[in-house]
Order: sequence, then structure tokens, then C-alpha cells
Amino acid sequence: MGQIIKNNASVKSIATASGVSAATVSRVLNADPAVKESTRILVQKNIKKAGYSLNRVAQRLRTKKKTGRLIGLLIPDIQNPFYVDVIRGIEEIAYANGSAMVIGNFSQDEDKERVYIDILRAESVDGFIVAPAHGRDHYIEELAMEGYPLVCIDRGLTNLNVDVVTVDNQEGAYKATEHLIKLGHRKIAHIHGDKSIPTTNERILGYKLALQSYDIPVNDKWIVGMSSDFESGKFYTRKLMTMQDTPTAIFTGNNLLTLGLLDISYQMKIEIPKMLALVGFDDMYWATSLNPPLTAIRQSGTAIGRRAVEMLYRQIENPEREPSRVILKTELMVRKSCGS
Amino acid sequence: MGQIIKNNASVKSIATASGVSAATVSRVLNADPAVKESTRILVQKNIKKAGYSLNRVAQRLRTKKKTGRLIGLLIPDIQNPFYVDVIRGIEEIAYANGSAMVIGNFSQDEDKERVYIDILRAESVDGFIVAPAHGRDHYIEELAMEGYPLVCIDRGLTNLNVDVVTVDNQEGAYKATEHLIKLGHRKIAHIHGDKSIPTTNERILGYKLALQSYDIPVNDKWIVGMSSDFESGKFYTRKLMTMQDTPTAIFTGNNLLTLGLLDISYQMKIEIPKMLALVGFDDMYWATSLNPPLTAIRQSGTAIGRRAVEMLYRQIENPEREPSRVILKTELMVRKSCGS
DNA sequence: TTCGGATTTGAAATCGATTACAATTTGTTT
DNA sequence: AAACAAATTGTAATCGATTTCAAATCCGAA
Repeated sequence: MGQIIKNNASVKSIATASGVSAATVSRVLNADPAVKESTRILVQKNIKKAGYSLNRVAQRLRTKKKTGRLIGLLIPDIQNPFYVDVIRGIEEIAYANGSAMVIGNFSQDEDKERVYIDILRAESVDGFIVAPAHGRDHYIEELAMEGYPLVCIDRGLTNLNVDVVTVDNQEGAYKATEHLIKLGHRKIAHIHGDKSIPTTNERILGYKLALQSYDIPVNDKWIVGMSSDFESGKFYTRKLMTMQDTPTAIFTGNNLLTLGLLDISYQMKIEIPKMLALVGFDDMYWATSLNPPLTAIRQSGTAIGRRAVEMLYRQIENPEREPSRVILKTELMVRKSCGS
Repeated sequence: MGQIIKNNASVKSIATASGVSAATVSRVLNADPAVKESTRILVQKNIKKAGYSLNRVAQRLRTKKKTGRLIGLLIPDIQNPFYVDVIRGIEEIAYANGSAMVIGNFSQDEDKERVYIDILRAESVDGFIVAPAHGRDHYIEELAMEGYPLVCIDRGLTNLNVDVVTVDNQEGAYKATEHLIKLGHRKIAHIHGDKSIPTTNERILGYKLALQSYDIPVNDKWIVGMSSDFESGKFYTRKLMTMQDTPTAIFTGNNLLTLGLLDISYQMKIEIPKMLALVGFDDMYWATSLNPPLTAIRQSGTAIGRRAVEMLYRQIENPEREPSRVILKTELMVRKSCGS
């Protein structure tokens, strides 16, 4: 107990056990075709026998070119179910390729984001998947300009052409709003998130466009919001529902805002959808567990995540490729919270 | 564009720039008191000037003793909000100490768990925080016996004395059941999770004990469950509520089961709490957004996570310490889903 | 049998830090 | 001023893999 029984197998030990040089063992490990069949088999046998497993740290130190075995993730808020889905999607593909991921959760705090970038860099991650704090994030721009493999998710960079995976936020917001309009609502409010986040503005735009398309005047009093969290959802719901002129429907800008709304609506005894119709941006796998089941704009976090890693791998393999922008579609999940 | 502008500062370059040896620079980096004040200042100036930042990969390769800078996490299910809270708690303390974390989400799949252990090992993480797939997880036992720093969360190991942070599951389940009993229920069912997970059995036991304390016969027909997920919650809720003799209250064994129940209860038009009282194990920060707000046994994932990292650090500092077992209390959050 | 090219293999440097040990400098004491 | 201890610093090996370049081996053709 307590003593260290280290597995001491190394390239060198395998080499001597096999009567070859370390170089040859390394070649076998990397499936170099220049190795003679018979020695390859011999070495592989010894690798198995010794229970050897490669030391990724040594490998990463030595190897210049990125291998994609360690992926750095920069996530604005791990408590947000959407990002959990993203992480899940990334993990799925990463695992299938033998990659591990280091996660930095920066809580939409730019300083923390920087610290994490420095840390992940110091860990020599092979590439980054980032949801930038905002569109002109200088630290992340630097990363990209250095040629560090990088894929942005959810949000892009304003000044730089990088690989991006997002969703058509504007269209999603449009569909949400349009759905409410078609149900007969004209007094539709929008609770939006942090305006420094690009998606927020795209969603606001989609909301406005929908109203305009149907000749409904945009009422600025009904466009409210500050930050993208639960508390903000509560605060602005209360604010909206205590106005003299209350809306009959609300489109919430993300899942946390939606949940905040739900909390307050219960407290205020506002029945949904009878007294207030609701469509939220972001779906959750348990959205049907809400009462009534939530009508929502679904953006598949897992799909975004999967796509992002794939792009990262491609970028690592071929650094010269032009950056591309993948825009996934959203889907309106009609359930009960809007009176369907 | 595309070219690699690497920041080439290294211990050696700082050394030559400062006119000292690499050893001295390393000493400054590690705050070795043996360095003369004046040279320390000089070196630090050059470090700043060159924008140098330490390469953790090289450091980890060279250094025998664990530094705690890279923590490996093995999580059974990242989609489960409870584990997200745990991760958040870990991250909070880890970040404050400049540590990064590598996450392996093994989906309660033992093979996947093994693969991740191998990967994290190959990455030479300084320690593990693990929620073992089950109590006699051989691979994790090995880790512990090798003296690898390790803290178990949520679940311990049956055969081995290791650092553990859990919650008093039995007591929690007891409180949940007792609450329902005190509200007048006698027909109380329990939907439990995967029985290979120790916590599941502790919670079943607590449930039974509560019934027995109040002289209510335990009805095995009302103790149902298979796995710990959403679908299982749906399946067994339907099963319970279509029996000839349906329960008037259900205690669900975890949050996913609770959400599954909620989904089906809406579908079956079972009003909560009027027709069915509900208390769930696991609270969520958005439990008040459910309609009605969920009465739940709260176990603080963040507290567990925080405590776990702290124990890991302690273990790394002092490997000889006897393992200890921390059992946190649960709290009954009385809200509306049980008729309060 | 010998030569030239293709196949295989090995020696040694390298990635960037740490550290044991030795060497040097400094300061104190007689 | 000599002698010795304490305070600083440097040299060189090391962690475990990869990679360049050269050396050794093999093969068929002349």
C-alpha cells in the first residue's frame, strides 16, 4: 500500500528486449512501412508482453507536428445544457479517434478565458475548439494568426476568417417568432441575452424581421435583456409581465432565459400557454418534462460538436486549407408551451 | 496566413538572455530561495520581456513528483446535471490553483472507462477524480494500488480504502420517503437506477427503512427500475401507473428518472401533485422551473467536486496520509411536487 | 562474383524543463 | 590573511519518445 509500482516499459526497454534500436520500436509504433515484417511482429509481441503503452507527454514534447490527440476546449458556461451537448458531441468523435480533451470553462469571463488559453497552450494541446467570449476576441485572434489549429463554435470571429460551426440563429429566431404570429399573437416580447455575444444580436434581428414581415410594429419596450443567465430570465419576465401593457407571447433567447421565465411564471401564477405563449431558443432532451412541454427552436449541440472536431482534424491534417463556415439548420419543435 | 509564428522563448533562451544558466532560470521559475535577489529580479525581467511561459509538457515529462497541474476526471455521464455540477465544483478549485482538467466521459461503460484510464495515464495526469462504474472496479483498484493519486466521488470502492467523497444516500432516501409518509401517503413507489451502482442500493435501502419505521409494508411490486436514465424513468413510470393498484406517490432515484416521470405524467395526464405526489433524488438549479416546482433531495454536486479536488491536492502533497471518507449531508428541498 | 540500388536498421541529436552534484563566490571568524 | 562554512551558480544527465542521416544488409543484374 502506498508504494509506487510503476509500469516501466518504455521504447528503450522494448528495444533492448527485442534486440533492436529505439528508432525501430518507434517506427513500429508509428506504423512506418519501412520496417521489415518479421521485426515488426517481434517488436509488437514484446510491446504486448511488457504491457507497454506510449507516453503521450514525451511524444507531444518531441513531435513538432500536431497529432490531434489532445484537444483544448474553451466553453463559456458548462452549466448551460447546450454546451454540455456540444461537449458530448465533441467527445463522441474525439473518443472514436483516441483523443482526449482538456476543458476550460471560462464563464463568459474574458480574463479567465485568457488564463485558460495560456494553460492549454502550455499543455501543448493539438488544437482548440472555442466559443469566443465575443466576436473580436483578441487573444483568440492571436491564436488563429499563429496558425494554431482552431475551430470556433456557436460564435465566429468578426475580423478573421477561421473555421466556424454555427447555427442559423437569425432564421431560428424568425421561425420562432413567426410561429407565434401565426397562432394569432401580435404582442410578442423577446427576452434576449448578453449583447456582446454575436448570437444574441442575430436572434434579435430574426425576431424583428419576423414582426416586420407580418407588418407588426416592433415595440422596443418588449425587447429586453442583459445577460444570458437564469437570473436574467427571471428578472425580465417579471418586468415584462408587470408592465401596463403586457405581451401575450414571449420568445426567449436561450434555454437559461426560458427556465428563468418558467420559474417566475409559476410564482406569478401565469398559466402557460393560456395566459402567455412561450417559444424558447434551445431545446433540451428533457424539454418534454416541462409542464407544458416546451416549444423550442432546436439547435443540435451534439451535431455542432461533432462537426467541430471533424473540422479540427481536417485542419490539423491539412493546415493550408481555406477556413470554412458551416451553418447548421435549426428546427422548430412544436410542443405545448405556445398553445401549439 | 497559415505560417507558424511560434513563441520560441524557453528556459535556455531566457538563460542566455540573462547571462545565467538554465538551472538558475528553472530555480527562479520554481521560487527556489537559493537564488540571489538580484539575479532573480534580472531573470524575472527577462521572462516578462520575452513573454515566456513554461512548457508544462516538458515539465511533466521530467518531473517525477506530481504537481497537481493536470487532473484527470472520469465521469459516468456528462449529460446528467448532477455530474455537471460536480465538474463545475472541481473546475472552480482547480482553476484557482492553476490546474487544468482532462475529462473522460465513459457513459457508465466499463470498457470505455478503461480506455480513458489508459489515455489519461498516458497523458501523465497528476491525479484522478473518478466516479467508478461500480464498487469493485478492478481497473480503478489497480490505479489506487499503484499509488496513483485518486479520489472517488459519488461512489466508493468496495475492496479498497481510498479517499471518497459522497453523500449520505440512505439518509437522503429516508428523508424523501418519510416526507411522503408524513403527508399521509402509504402507497409509495420507488423508481431506482442501475443496481450495479452502489448509490442505487443505498437509496433503495433508505426508502425501505423509512417505510419500515412507519410500519408500512414494503411492496416489491412498487420497487422498480433498471438503468439510471431518462428512458428508464419513462418506462417505469408508465408501468407503475398502469398497474391495477397504482401508488399515490413516487420517490425517484435520480434526476434523470425524475425527468422521465415528468414526461410520462404529462402524456398520461396525471396531475402532480393532485393525482400523484413526487419527490426526486437530485436537485437542479432550475428545479423551480418545473411545474409544479420539484420537491427534491439536494446533494450539492459543486460541494462534492470542490471537496474532491482539495482531497486530491492533499493526497499529492502527502501521499502517506491515510485515506479518508467524506460524507456530505443531503437536504430536503420542499417545494410543490408532493403537495408540500 | 561483383556492383548499384533498394530495404532495413541504428547512432545520436533533439524537444524543454529539472536536478544531483560539483564548482565557484561570498562572508565570517580567528 | 588564512580557513572554513554558507550562499550561489553552473555542468551535465535525464525524462521518453521522434527523426535525421548514415550505415548495414539484401537483392537482382551484369
